[in-house]
Amino acid sequence: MIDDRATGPQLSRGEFGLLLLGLLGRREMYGYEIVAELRRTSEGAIDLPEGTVYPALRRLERDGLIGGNWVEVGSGAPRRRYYRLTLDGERALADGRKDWLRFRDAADAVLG
Amino acid sequence: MIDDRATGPQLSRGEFGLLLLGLLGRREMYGYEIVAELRRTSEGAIDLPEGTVYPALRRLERDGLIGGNWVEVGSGAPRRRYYRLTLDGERALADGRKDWLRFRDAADAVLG
DNA sequence: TCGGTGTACCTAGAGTCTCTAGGTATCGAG
DNA sequence: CTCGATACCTAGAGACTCTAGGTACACCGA
Repeated sequence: MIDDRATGPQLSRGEFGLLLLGLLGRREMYGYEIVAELRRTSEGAIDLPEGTVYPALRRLERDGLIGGNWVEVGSGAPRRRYYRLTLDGERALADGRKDWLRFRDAADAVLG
Repeated sequence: MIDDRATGPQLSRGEFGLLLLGLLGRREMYGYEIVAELRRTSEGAIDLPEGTVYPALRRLERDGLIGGNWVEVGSGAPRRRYYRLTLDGERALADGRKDWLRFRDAADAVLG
């Protein structure tokens, strides 16, 4: 009766948000670090600009999936806003992971 | 110097368009058929509504990646618009496939 | 004959997201 | 003193997805 699509519409709408959840599921991180980390570990395959990442983090926080707190690093360095998953965020990550696997396999079947 | 991202911005922006190219790379198809085919073969993992597919096909045609032609089926059945890849479309599919693989692996590394 | 279902196309508009292109501020190196 | 790095931010344009309809015809069952 009701549709079973957990990601709301489809994947790919909040796909980048899911990626951020995935990173934060590993450890606390701050925005600038996330940008650099994605660029580095994906060798450019995922190159989200700051203008994408910061708003996405704010949306995730607004939606209660992550929580952030300011950390002073001292000695004139800019303060950082570290984010971590909330309980809702962990659930969303688990669901999103399942959706990603399903979507990935279906897309692979088409693009294989 | 220049960025090497073939899919314009990132993947996922035109990700569904790429999926359509992938399908049409196999054989000629018409919109209604594509909707049903995706739903069926992906077992619901990709469930693009008509309101997504038809405009996407028109964009791809507008951009010269696919070409469509009307086919009368006869006996009162609605006519169908069959689409096939253009040469530009085949190139875009080949590029998009590479991007997809890179993106997929990077996302798997994060979500794995 | 009337309503429902299936085929097959279409669109307007709302909502959401991504990206560009800036901006702020501080520090250290050259 | 200018440049690059660190870190954050935003406005606005543009693009896309989805909802929720609509058109038109044929067929089938009650």
